[in-house]
Amino acid sequence: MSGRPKIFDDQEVLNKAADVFWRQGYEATSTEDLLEAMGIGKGSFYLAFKGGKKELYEKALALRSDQAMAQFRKELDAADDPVEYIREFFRRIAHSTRAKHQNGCIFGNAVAELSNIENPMMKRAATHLQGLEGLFLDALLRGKQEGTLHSKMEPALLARLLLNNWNGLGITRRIYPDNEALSELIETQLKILD
Amino acid sequence: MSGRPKIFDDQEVLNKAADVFWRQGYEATSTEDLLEAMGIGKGSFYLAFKGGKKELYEKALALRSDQAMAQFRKELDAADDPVEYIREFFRRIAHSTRAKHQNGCIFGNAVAELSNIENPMMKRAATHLQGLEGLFLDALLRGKQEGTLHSKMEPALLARLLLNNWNGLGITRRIYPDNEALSELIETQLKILD
DNA sequence: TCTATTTTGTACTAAAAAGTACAAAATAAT
DNA sequence: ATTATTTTGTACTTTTTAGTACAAAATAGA
Repeated sequence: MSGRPKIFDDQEVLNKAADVFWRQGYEATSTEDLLEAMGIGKGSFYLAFKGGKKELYEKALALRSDQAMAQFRKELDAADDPVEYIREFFRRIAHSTRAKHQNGCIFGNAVAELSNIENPMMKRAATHLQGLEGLFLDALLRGKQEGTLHSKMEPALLARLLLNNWNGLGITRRIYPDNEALSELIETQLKILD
Repeated sequence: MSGRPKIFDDQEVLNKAADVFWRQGYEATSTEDLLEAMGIGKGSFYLAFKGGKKELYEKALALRSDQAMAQFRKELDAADDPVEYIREFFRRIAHSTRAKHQNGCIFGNAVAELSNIENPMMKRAATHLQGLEGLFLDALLRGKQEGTLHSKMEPALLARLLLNNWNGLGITRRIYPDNEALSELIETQLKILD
């Protein structure tokens, strides 16, 4: 318990790596790119992440997933109307920068880019999206209970629909990185919640 | 006008290359992979495609786009009810093999994987999806004219929604490669056409 | 059959990327 | 101060991949 002190924080560099992966995807990103973005050298990198790029990607995805899930859960719990919170969640997309639109959804990108479902990296991304669907469902059930969700549709099916809309937006916003157009699209989609 | 005869047909090898790209994505595919799938050597390859992998990908996407657009257009023109044709188009997804589900949509994959919109490869994929949206719109307008589309919604907006559903399905079917589940999802989405 | 032309296959070169080895640096504890 | 421990930076090795060079092969036409 001593030794030369680390010049970086794991969580911090994981976040920086996640940004690069988000922008460029997994395969298009070289370890060189990552080292530069993280601001550390090979020695430190391979000592901290023996699995190299793969391990980094997996951990970066895991971190982002945890962060996103925790935030959603927290905001949902704090919301007066869970259904309205879902609406806000989607509306946020139409308040993004062009750069964010170009990046799409980091998990959707992972699912699209990685080829086989057995791949742990892909699995993590898929699991996150299923988790998001689960949060949608929680919100809908609470809405039903509290009377703010009036739709006759099966909540589980509704949640699946929302997930698909989300997945679609990750692609569509890249093709049409325009907040006006996206807003119109999103508002229309949200009518299934009425 | 003579010389040693080519042992391959451009269109054919482009189709074979497209399959590989579809399965593995652009970056994850090496020229080696492509040569093997196409069944030709480096000499022939670089003579026919001086731009290497990039040129191949662009041409493979272009070919698949032309094929898909032509088929859609042809079947749409032959359809009695254009709106019902759109339904069939989506329903086909739920009659796929697991392998196809895993591949998703080759154009959606391209949009998700490639990072910048200025990239000619990405542009081609984006243009295709916009073209698909255009075909949806044509079908909807004809349906409106002929009285089979009863929705009050703006056809252009409806077309955009359909595109987003399509884009979403390209991701969702990879996460849930299950025809039953997909069918339920798709049937529900199609209610916007009623 | 000879020539011009084009394609093919392979051997080679070049470049890029990943990963390892290891000495030096920086600390805590003795 | 000395030692044990851990991290750092760099130089080096290995592997992978892309791309080129070029002689041999296969044709059409003269």
